[in-house]
Amino acid sequence: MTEAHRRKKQPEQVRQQLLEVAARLSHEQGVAGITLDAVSQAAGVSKGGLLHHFPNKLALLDGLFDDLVTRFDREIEAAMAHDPVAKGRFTRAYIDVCFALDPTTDVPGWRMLTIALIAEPHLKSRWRDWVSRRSAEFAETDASTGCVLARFACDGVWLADLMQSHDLDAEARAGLAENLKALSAQ
Amino acid sequence: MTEAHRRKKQPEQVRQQLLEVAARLSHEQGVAGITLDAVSQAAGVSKGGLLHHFPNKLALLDGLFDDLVTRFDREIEAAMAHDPVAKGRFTRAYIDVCFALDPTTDVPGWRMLTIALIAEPHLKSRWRDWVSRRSAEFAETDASTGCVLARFACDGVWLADLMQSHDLDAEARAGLAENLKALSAQ
DNA sequence: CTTGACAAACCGTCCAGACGGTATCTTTAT
DNA sequence: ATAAAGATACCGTCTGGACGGTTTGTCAAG
Repeated sequence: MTEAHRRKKQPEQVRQQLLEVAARLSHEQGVAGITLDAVSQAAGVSKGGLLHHFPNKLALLDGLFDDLVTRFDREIEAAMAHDPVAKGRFTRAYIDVCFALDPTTDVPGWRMLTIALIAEPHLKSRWRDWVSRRSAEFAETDASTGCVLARFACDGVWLADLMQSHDLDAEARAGLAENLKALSAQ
Repeated sequence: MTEAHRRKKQPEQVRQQLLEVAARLSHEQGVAGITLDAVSQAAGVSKGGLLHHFPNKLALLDGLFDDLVTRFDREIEAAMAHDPVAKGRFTRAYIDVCFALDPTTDVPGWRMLTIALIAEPHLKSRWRDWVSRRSAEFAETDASTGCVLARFACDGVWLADLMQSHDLDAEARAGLAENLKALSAQ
């Protein structure tokens, strides 16, 4: 045994570090890069250490999910605070946050999670919960066809970013966002 | 050695069978179900036989991709043939084909491929090619913001189907499709 | 002195691909 | 027409490595 674990104990910090590294790894190495070995090693922790914080891999993904969704929620909240008009407010915030994602830096962090979202029934249902909670919460203001449509289009753009299938320059993106916001008002 | 390989040789048939089985397996067992062992066994072929037709796993995915995209193209072509109006014709066909997918039967076949599309750089670039070829081809008739928007919304709905995140009944889907088609005309 | 926070070695499984073989099909030379 | 000579289409086994998870041990803090 080395002396490595004589270092100061800082569980919360290590936990956070593990999540960050997991996100970064999925960014750099693709989905396959996110293995228990790789994550723990890159985080400067042993595999046992990782498994102490997250009892299995799914728990790690769950943590990642929580992290990103919480951040997403906070950004939406912040965007909504600036919007005086009630009708379509949530949708406009959704648009803003989605389009504010920098395709080269922010999106990769979501890539792995998206795949897990499609593949893992457990995460799938958690996302489903998020969607239904949100759409129930804003049923009064954001249930119009225009709003629903605008949000679907956002998802489409997001998918395009993930797949890098369309190259939209900044102007094109801004134009799209404007049009979507117009849709959210009708 | 058994007598198994004394059967009549029918390379094209076996190849097709392998692709079908691969699609079916990814449907039934999820993404993890699509292993060389599982596919070959379910197709009644040895692993060696599978690897004869597809030298590696990526090649198998490639074949699957070709298959599905070809089918997709054909359906779009067919839908376009019924549409007398040039402006937005491709987009309307795209809408029709996307919304015609039965979420419970057709979509699962795409699930695995979508994941591969996000994860595998090679397939990602192939899809990128498809998109850019198509959008160049129909730049005259389908480059308006409305059309682009409508197609992005289709992608969003498709993603929602994959994740089963929204439950849209038939009417809601039909309504969305109508609205999108209206967008494609402006 | 007990519990939480790690380390390090280890295990069982799964899986992609390699390999060496055999049977059937096709072409070519006679 | 036919037989030799490949070429193609498979079969079945083996292996090396990756990976998720377990176990056992060691400190440090409260």
